[in-house]
Amino acid sequence: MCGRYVIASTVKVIEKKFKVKAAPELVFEPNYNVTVGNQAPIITSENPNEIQLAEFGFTPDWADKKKYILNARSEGDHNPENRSDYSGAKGIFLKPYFKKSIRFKRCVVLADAFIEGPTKEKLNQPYLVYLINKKRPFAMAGIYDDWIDKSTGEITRSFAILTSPPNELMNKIHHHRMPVILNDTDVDLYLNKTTTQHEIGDLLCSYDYKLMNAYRISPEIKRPNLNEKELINPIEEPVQKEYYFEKKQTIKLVGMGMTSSREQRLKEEEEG
DNA sequence: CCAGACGTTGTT
DNA sequence: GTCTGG
DNA sequence: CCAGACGTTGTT
DNA sequence: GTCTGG
Repeated sequence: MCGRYVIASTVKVIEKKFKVKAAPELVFEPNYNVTVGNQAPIITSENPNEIQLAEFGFTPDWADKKKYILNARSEGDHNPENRSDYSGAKGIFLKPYFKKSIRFKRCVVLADAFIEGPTKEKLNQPYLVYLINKKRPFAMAGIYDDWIDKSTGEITRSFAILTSPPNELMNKIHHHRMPVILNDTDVDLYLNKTTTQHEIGDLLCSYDYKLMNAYRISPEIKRPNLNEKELINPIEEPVQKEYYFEKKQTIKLVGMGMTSSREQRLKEEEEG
């Protein structure tokens, strides 16, 4: 599951990257350990030009109490084996829990990285998973809804992150789901109310592993009350060789190495 | 009909 | 709110 | 968030 | 009382 992630980019950086404006009086601190119940920035299909805060952990509007659902399978009940080559219909449109939101209340969840552990060890052996070439923040496909607490009248806007089958990188860290990551043009399509169900379905697939990498971090991340920068310091080398994409789409293989030296090497590549 | 479930990841 | 199972 | 577990030795 | 999982 994708129940932890990082969003530490400033409001300014998000505004520039996604060509949006923060909602009035929006304030949030860098969070290197976003967990269920936290407020985090999203952009909604209702208001695709605005950064808003919402609570991580989805509750549909009809629920009698909060549900805190973190993820929604894009294939729904299809592909129960989590096969990476699944290419059929996206069953999320059929699920009572999600059908209204996937049609009318889509959002993108802004992240700099996400955190995932092996199926067995889970967060006892966590990895930070990120996009290479400093591509951050990026957008994860999500759904949201507004839930009213009948006893207090309080309204909570909450969201869940859509998941897809694993790519080669996820297999390497022994996890069999991953969040749906959208590139910039797909974000616009995903948040556009006029995009058809079929077109939305086509966007919900696993991101190219060659554009990603991951490294081990400390299991300190398990503590939901900690969220400082040091939590995502690498404790091992990245798990795969990096394919560094230049602007002209030529691929260069960049060798393994600890983060500092790897970034140094990337810098050298960029400089010629 | 109508009470009860509706979800995830990973299995009790 | 909408679907399922008994 | 909040319900449920929180342990051992020895394994299903 | 505190941690974990969903």
